[in-house]
Amino acid sequence: MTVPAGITKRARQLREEIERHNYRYYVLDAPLIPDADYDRLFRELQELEAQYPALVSPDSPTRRIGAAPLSQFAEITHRTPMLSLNNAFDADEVRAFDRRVREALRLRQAEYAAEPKFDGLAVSLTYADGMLVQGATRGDGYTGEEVTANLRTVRAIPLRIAGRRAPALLEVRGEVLMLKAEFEQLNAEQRKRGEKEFVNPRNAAAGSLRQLDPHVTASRRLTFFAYGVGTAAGAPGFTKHSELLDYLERIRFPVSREREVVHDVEGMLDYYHEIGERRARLPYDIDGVVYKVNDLAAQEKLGFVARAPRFAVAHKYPAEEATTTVEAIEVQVGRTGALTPVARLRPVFVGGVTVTNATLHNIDQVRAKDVRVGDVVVVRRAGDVIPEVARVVPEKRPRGAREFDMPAKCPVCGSKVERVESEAIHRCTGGLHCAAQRKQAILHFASRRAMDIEGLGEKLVDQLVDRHMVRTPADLYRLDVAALASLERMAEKSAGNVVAAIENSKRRPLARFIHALGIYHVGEEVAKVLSRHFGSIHALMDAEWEALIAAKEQIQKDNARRRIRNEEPEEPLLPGVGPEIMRSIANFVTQPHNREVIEQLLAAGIELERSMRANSAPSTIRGRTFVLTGTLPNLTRDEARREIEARGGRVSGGVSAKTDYVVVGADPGSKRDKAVELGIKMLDERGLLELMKDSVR
DNA sequence: GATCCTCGAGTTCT
DNA sequence: CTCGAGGATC
Repeated sequence: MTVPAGITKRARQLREEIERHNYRYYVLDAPLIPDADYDRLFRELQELEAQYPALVSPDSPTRRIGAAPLSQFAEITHRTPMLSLNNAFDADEVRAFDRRVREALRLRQAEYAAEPKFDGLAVSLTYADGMLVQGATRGDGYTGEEVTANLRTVRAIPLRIAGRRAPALLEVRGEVLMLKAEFEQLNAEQRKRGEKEFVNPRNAAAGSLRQLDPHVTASRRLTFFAYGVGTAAGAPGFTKHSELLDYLERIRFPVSREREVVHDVEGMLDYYHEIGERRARLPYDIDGVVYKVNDLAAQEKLGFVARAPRFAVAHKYPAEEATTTVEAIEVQVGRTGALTPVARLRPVFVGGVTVTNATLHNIDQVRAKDVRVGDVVVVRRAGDVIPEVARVVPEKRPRGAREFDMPAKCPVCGSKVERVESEAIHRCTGGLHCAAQRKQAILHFASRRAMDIEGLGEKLVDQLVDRHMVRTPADLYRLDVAALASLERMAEKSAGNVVAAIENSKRRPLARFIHALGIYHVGEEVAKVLSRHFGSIHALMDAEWEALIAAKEQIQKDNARRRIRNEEPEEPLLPGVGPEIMRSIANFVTQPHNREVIEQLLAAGIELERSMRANSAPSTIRGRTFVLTGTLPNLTRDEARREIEARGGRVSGGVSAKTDYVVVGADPGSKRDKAVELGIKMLDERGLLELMKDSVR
């Protein structure tokens, strides 16, 4: 059916008008027309589109809702990682940050863009030729969940970028949150319906965004504030962060009106106090303020350390505190037998959640804070997450309250408890005879970052171990549906899911398997190093550890000598793995019991893949060998090495025919000449960063 | 031997 | 998130 020209025109008018009102209402908070009039416009457009389906376009406001529910979210890799910020908790730390920035930039004064730190969920919105094509959660910073349909329902988020010349690609970064007033209203409704209330706006926003059915998200009235840009192409260039924010505002993204540009530390601290005073009256929750070096070229120069930019810091407001009483101090047993004292508290609402437990870490901490059963204590959430006992209120101590002591015997298995002289931690000596340690070992084996067996949780493992159905990880692979279905809270269906998940876990990268074994001191990183070096589980099991320790020591000595002579050091053997860790591995692999479990696992059909990352995108770095020479402008040699290795590349000491790239910095050594001689590709730092951009970590 | 950094282990609540 | 320990470096 052809659409009459007049109708097409009217539909376009309606869309523009509706989006204009959305903008007035959701972004500027200054509506022009009553809600009833808005509804009338919206209904008219809906009717036109129903009558002439050819009119429907993805940027129509009626399309904000309407996508069908999903069964699960897809995983998205961010083009530019969404990193976290370092925190400052007091003025001194802010001063230290400013000093580091000025020293690195050689400036007497640095300018900062200051803005509130929203307490919501970080998301990334991708616009292609001006159209919103994808929205994703931050996730772990490198990969997040695709929640496009849900983000489309957020009225403050433009479906299309305003203005004539939209960039070819623009990733807008910002925070999705729920206004305090909306939160109160939502909870009132939940209460009326007899449904569970949300504890705070952040959780309500998170819960709403992770709805598989976008209709639910649409009913929750979320809002959004933009604070930055990830990858961009064809966007105007800016020299300052504040200009970038002004641009985002101009193309109709909501940007915090509280933002300011300050010119020194005193300006930062004034801003912090000013926002702090107004915090309670702001329509949304914040947990601090953020300062970013305003000059974008300076930002680039400062670069990154590990997972956080060096050019920005979050200045946090003190955590909310509350008082409660310690009802008991109990002792938990971890995977390695570590005994951890935990304070059981009279439930208290603090920092947006009800807290009933708080770890006391170890006996030294208990003594330092002098926490006793019956004490009145001040509790807060460290970094607004993990509950901790801040201090005791000594005046309120009941008479006769006794000092806490670690038990002499393990509360789970009754074995002797030991504390290695000079170490802070008490340990149960029961090893795998201790049910607690066995349970934790199995949970660790199945955990997401190890063998990733979904559905094998604490409750299930408790039952499996208590009923002697599972003693070692190898026993998991002998479970069948009938056996599992005999357990509590386990019907045929979920039993089937667990069996399938166990079956699914049979193919895993070698590094994950090594990590899953739970060798003391061997976590994810060390497991990767071992996997890369040995390449097979049997090579690891049969290694000559004392010889390796000696060889490593020799290389280190040689390298120390080479450094003094300004020569290139040799590639270190098993970097990050020293004698302690090697002895721990040797100890593990020589125990007949452990060898037997590994053989049983292999016999059960576990296949170990050598690659670090299964199904990862092809990479320009993976499998290539790099040599670094000279000083790079931003990355230290170590950082460059780590970044390359994180992407599956290798960094070696000397140039040879096997070298793929030589990364050349300032004042390069003889290695550049060698590279020229052998005709090996050379890169500067920028070139290396380009390669990394196209390469999955 | 001191010092900085990274990794591992343990922890909370939804 | 925090603490403690091991590793790397000077």
